[in-house]
Amino acid sequence: MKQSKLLIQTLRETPKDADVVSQQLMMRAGMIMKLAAGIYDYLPLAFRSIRKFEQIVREELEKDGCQELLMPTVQPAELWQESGRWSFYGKELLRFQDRKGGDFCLGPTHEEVITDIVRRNVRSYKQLPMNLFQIQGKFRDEIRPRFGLMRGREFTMKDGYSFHVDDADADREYWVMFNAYKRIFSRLGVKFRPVEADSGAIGGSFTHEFHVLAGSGEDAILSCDACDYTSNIEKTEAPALCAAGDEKAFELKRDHFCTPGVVGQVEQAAGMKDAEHDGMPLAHTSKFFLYRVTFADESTKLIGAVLRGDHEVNPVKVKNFVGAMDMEMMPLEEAETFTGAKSGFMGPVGLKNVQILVDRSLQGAVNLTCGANRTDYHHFGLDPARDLPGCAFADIRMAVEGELCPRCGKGRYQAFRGIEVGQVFKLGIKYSKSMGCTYLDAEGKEAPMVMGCYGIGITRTVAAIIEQNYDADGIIWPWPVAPYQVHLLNLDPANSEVNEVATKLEKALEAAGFEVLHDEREGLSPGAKFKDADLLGFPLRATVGAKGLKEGIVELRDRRTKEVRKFKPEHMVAEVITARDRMMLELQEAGGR
RNA sequence: CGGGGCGUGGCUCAGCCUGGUAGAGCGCUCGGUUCGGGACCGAGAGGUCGGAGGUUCGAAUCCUCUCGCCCCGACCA
Repeated sequence: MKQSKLLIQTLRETPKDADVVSQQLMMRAGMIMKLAAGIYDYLPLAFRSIRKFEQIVREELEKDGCQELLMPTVQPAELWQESGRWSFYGKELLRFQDRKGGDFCLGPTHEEVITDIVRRNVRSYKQLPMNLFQIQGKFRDEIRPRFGLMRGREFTMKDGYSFHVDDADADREYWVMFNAYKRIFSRLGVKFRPVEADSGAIGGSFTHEFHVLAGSGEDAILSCDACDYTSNIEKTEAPALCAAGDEKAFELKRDHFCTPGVVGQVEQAAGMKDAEHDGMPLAHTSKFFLYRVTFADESTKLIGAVLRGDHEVNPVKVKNFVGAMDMEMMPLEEAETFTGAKSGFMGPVGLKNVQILVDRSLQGAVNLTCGANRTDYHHFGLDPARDLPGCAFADIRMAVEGELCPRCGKGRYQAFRGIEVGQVFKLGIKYSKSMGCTYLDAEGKEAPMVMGCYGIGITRTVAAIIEQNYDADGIIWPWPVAPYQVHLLNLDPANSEVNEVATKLEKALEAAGFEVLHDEREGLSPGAKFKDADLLGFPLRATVGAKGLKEGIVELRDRRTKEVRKFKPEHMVAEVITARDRMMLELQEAGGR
């Protein structure tokens, strides 16, 4: 491909509204352009990488018998009403009407459509299991799109759905997909981790997310340094700690401490003074949060969460513990009216119609402080088991880096940041039951199919690859997804000898099966071409110039190591093959870790 | 949704406070000189100053409304 004909405009300066590396580099390299908030044009270079990644996904899924199909982007409301998600799904679902007034939406995911397809086409257990996938544009009207392709509103996703006769078979397929995903991300040459994650409100199911590790990742991950336990911090088990040692419990002293006008847990603790105390240690204080949860049957309930003063609440754990579908903090004004105290002085003692959850690190703790539900005052001497009748103890706090892993009891948690690029999820019969997707078993009995679903963010993964592979000069593409593999720089296109050698090399490399971008643009200084080549970041740069040819040599440079080899033009193909083989070997050895 | 910021040529920005013929650099076109890490000279093309309304003899500039984009927040109960 001749670069003079390629649709590309590289930018020397970083566009103003690009705030992460992948977005900055992709915009500067002329790969993407923003069309609207969270909506991008994919120009030829970006599209080549996207297609290469899609192809890797296809190949690995087809090895496991998955079938590719394509579903519509526009979906009728009827299907979503059947599954119950038309009313449940929030504003992320972009809804609109056609000219006849019929309700439609842009698909953010395709459980409803695939379930409809299968229920209309599959009747017998003999046709199961079946695993179907598509690679397609999705639309989610995100509250706040940001980070370029990493959190766009429109994006390309591989979404797969499997259908089974029973739980055991769905579980089997779950691990088949788990391993397929490991193969897929390994082939990219990126560092990634499968991570245990929160499965949301669909009880009893389990799920793994696949994260590409990168400092700019939106998700926090904790990984044990001794065992395999790796999880999203939303879900990471926190070790149970004893708060207060074995001191003797005294009675609850109401309104004992007075800290008028002081807000903030740390400041309040420091201000708790009496004859024996000049400030309380944080671990002897407690904090309190009020939530309103909503259950599947739309009933609601108030939850009060009690934690040690130096711990953070994990709302996902609270929500899951009570089995709620949805949860929100009680608005401040409402909470102040409800407890009768200003923010900072609310507490669990004496509240009616609230289910109290106490973090298990406070199990056995005594003599704590807590908000008195009277502005400016705190009780002293709280013993949760004694003073909060009917309370439940549970793990509802955030685990922290450096804590002992409760799974193996040996290792400590290490923190990573990750970009979620894939998820495998066991759905169960949520959709098949509500939408009547059933089969007849060997006895002629009808039963709902058990489903799994499996997603990979295609465009997000391409961005994540860049987040992990760049330097001060530009992108460093791993071989398997590079838009082109060799950037052939013709430094003197006006010189007929140079031009002849360069054109010959382009043809020879292409004949050997390589993808070559030939920079034969006239009137550009060599420096400008080198800068562009570094920015675009193809794995190999071949250079042909008058200066080199005088000595009978051309050059090949490794983008990542910057190592340069010089040799006669006729050796170019062999050198590229050698370099390619070396890179692919290194990639395999990296093994994805 | 709340708070803050920004909309001026393809990109980065100046001009606005204090109203008076719309600017710079990069990029683009043409000519010439250069030619191994973003060269130089000369000549050009390209802008409803986000949009609407208002104030004024006169608005990129002041006022009102509106649209778009970006950032922070929506965990110390």
